[in-house]
Amino acid sequence: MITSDLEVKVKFLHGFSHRTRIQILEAIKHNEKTVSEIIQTVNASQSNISQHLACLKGCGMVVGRQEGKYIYYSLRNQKVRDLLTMFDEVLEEVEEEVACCKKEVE
Amino acid sequence: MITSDLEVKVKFLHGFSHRTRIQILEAIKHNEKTVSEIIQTVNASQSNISQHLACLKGCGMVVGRQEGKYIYYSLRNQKVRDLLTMFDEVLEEVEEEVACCKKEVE
DNA sequence: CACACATATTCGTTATTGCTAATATGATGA
DNA sequence: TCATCATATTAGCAATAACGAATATGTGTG
Repeated sequence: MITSDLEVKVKFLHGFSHRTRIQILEAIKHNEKTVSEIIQTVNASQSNISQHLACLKGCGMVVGRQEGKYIYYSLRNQKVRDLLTMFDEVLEEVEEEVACCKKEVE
Repeated sequence: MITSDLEVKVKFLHGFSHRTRIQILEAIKHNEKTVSEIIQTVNASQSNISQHLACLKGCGMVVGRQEGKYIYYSLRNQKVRDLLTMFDEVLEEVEEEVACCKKEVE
């Protein structure tokens, strides 16, 4: 039961491993956005956002649909949305200790 | 409500961004283990595992408790465990598309 | 205290990832 | 078809992260 291959998991989770990608996911958490809108929201270069979107798409986290000259991106499904919500919940409880890697001193 | 700071989230999620760290989390998902046991399970060098454990600790994902000359590591709390379970659930649904970043060709 | 064992830390090197700039593709509409 | 706008891709350089080897710290025991 539920024993997904490690490699797949690694690839999937890679989607969460960059500030900009997390911002993109947050940006489209509740409603789809065009690339242009994402660029504005996240405030990064077109090329940069496009590359991160490619990554997120490859990770299976987001999907894009074309409509006219725009491409709308959104989370792949409700589970991914739940996952994002869960992060927030866990963080509520952990926030303090999160100093991450190197130097958790003060 | 539930609006954890982006920086904190980035740091926390960084914990999931490496194969070895994911393996460690899986290894201690259901019961605590000593560093030595983790080293054997994951099959990496002592130094390497120790560094990743420091990272995971800094990310707020795991905690360690000393008992005699051993240190037992375990997931910080039930929420983190739920998160890991959720990953598996999401992966069940996404598995196929997950080719991640660069080249989702075959 | 000296020794053995468990774990942590540091340092220098290598590998991976991200970024920018330039260019390419693809769709729309005059 | 040509011009324009939206997005994707490539290439080369810059920034980060990971690793192994060596060393340090800490704990129990004779």
